[in-house]
Amino acid sequence: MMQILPGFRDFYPADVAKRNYIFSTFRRVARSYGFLEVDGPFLERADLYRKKSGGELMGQLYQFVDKGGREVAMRPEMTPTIARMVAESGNGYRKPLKWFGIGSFFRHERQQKGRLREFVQLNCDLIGEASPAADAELLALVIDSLRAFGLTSQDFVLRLSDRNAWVRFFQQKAVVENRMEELLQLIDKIERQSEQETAEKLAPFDITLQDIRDFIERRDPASFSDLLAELSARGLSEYVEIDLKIVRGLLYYTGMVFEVFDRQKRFRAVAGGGRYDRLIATMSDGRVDLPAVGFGMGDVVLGELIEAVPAAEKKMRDALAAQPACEIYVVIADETQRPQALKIIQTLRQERWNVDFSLTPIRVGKQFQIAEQLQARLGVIVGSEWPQVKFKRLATREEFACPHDVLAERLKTERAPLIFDF
RNA sequence: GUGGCUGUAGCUCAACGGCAGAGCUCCAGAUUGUGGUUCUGGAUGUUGCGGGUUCGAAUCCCGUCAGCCACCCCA
Repeated sequence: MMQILPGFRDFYPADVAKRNYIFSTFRRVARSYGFLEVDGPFLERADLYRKKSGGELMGQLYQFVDKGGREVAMRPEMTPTIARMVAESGNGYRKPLKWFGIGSFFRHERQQKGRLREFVQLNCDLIGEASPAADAELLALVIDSLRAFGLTSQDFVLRLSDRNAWVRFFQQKAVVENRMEELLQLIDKIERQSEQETAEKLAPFDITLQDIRDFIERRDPASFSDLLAELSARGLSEYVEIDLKIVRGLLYYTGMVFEVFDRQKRFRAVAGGGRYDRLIATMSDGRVDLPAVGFGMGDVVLGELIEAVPAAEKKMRDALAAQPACEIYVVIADETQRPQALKIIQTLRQERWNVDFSLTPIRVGKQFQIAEQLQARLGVIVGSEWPQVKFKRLATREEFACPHDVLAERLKTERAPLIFDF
């Protein structure tokens, strides 16, 4: 049997329903923050990622030479595309830009739970505003996106950090500019590497492990006061913790950085992002110079987290149940009336009901059984009493009759309230 | 890319050297216009794939592919 490529997924109906739930929730929240949806190509010139994304990501690039001899790559993340788009046409838009996108990304790495080779990401970028107010707006969007799934501060935490705090710290320690990135990567690994190894690597800089630990412990309040005040005013303080151990691997980050984790640390990072004030200038060779801050949130870990939190799982189930594949099942009780039934089905579909029926003659009891299985809310019975038809609330078994030509009008009052806005 | 664990029906699993099974799901029926329960019957497998050991392999061994876990890194 031909099998799917490792790290790629098929989406059966239930999987697509869940994915759509996640997408539509993303869209709803991003729009509520005034963000506009954008998208870019799946394939980019490989140079786009060589230029700034940095080391580890390069090894994970799906890249090949196209028929025109160009080195191309499947996009591993959204930010370089956004930066390229802004570098190209950003001058024509009022600042700040608030853009978001939802799309697939590709990384060729060994797959595990929460990490696949194709994944879907919500990406939000706020471009053209350097103040902490912009950082706060973006972090609030991250937090509210997760809250929209029914997740609370019991379930997740945003670990906030700032590369500039480290840069200032290392400058005090007389570290030269071109060794800075090396030290930042060392901080990034501090939890995973042995103390001895870290200490040895710090020694040449005349910095001790204790110096680093003290600085992490101090949490450098000055770096975060404006941002935290903004979040506090929004009532979101409980979702944020300062954690200077977060540095992130990508080379283009310049200031504030963060990652979101589940509180119990059962999963990988749910979301991550930060400030990239120089990337757009680099992309445009200095023509467009805009500060920017953005984040990505993947569907894989988020999905796992939702299913691990009962309240969030229930919220998703309820939302999906509010969107039945079939709202009205038309029961054809008398086969000679099938043409009339088809006419009614057509009318109801025009009225934007989800309508299903049996394509072949089957007995009435079976038709009701199928209506049940499809979780239809209403049955419409077309039979020998034509031009009268009947409709039935399947949950309560209440049955009503009316002339066929007023059915569509009559059913308007039978619509379920919209619980979830897709 | 390196190491460890695991691959049995669509799904969850049992059988662990001697006839490949159960639950759920799916399909059909229980006398021709009204249901979720119940009952009856049915379908589905080269036991991931290839080789080896053995009278005999789902079971033991080797390889391979895939999944999970760790490293690496992140969504």
